[in-house]
Amino acid sequence: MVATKEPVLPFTDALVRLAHLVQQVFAEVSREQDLTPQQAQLLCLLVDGPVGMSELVRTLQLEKSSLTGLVDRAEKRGLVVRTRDSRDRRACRIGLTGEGERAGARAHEEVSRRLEVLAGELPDRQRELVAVAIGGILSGRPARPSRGTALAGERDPL
Amino acid sequence: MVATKEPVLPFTDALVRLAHLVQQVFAEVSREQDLTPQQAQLLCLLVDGPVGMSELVRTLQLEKSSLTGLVDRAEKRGLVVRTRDSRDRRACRIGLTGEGERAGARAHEEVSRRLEVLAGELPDRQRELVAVAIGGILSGRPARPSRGTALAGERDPL
DNA sequence: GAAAATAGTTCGTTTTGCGAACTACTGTCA
DNA sequence: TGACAGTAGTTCGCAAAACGAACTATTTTC
Repeated sequence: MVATKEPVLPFTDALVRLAHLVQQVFAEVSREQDLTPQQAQLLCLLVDGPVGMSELVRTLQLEKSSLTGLVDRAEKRGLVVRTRDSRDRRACRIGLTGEGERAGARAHEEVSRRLEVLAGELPDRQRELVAVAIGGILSGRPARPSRGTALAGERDPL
Repeated sequence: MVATKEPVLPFTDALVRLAHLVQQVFAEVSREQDLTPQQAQLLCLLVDGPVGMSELVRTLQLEKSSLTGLVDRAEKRGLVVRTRDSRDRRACRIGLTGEGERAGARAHEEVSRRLEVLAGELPDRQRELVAVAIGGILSGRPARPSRGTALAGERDPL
């Protein structure tokens, strides 16, 4: 057993590189489907139903003026609709049109497909572990898979 | 929105979300340090010495005209210098100025720091797992973690 | 009911990114 | 050698993206 303390690619650098790669895949797919990456991202965020501008601002981390522009252009292209919120007449909800829905789904699918290809032969077990680890990072708290679930029985694969 | 039983995010979605998160960290840090994310990225790519435009185009996946613009602005800000290549008088190499080097290092450090924080208490073993898996994805070949950090030669030979 | 807060928009600016057309070199082969 | 094809970058015009400050319209709060 060699010491596994091999600093292959530092963890954080790996994350950065991965982000870069994913972004490129996203850009490539969007381009092919005649969407901008930002539009594709927006569409993907709306699949579960209409969302208010403020919430979008939070999840996209954009200035509200930037979002206005993004939504404007998406609306002009018929991908998205603004509906006035009935309870709060200042607010509005952004929802997908039929076309927007299709375009979003298509983009999401293709991105997933390509990432699958890139992940290649990464074994299922490792995929799951990675997904869980990422889940932990995303949720802002440590992944606790060891509390029984997925990671149990993981026999030192490294 | 209680953190109950999280239905593990599909692998590819996890990647996308992670990428998004990293990108936001990158944007945040760049902003604070008075750089654009693209400039920061550029600086980070130059830490190991000057690089030609063509190679940058390849790694950044930008059109050459876009890169020209990016380098122009970075040069105008004194972060970067163009030096004419002596062997090929068409080509030039982009190198960091002192300021560029400092700015790049600072940005890289801070991004890493924050990602570390986000990764929080993710156990070392999982970090390594993620790093190895990512390494595999990046290198376009299957990760062979059982081969013990065979990932060493992940650097693109080109 | 006036003042403060919130939800979005508008406006002007910079940055980013594209593609087509261009300049200037380098390499090829006849 | 010398035409000419290819390569390395730049220029130009354009659209999208992102910002911040100032604005409108509507709650909320006191």
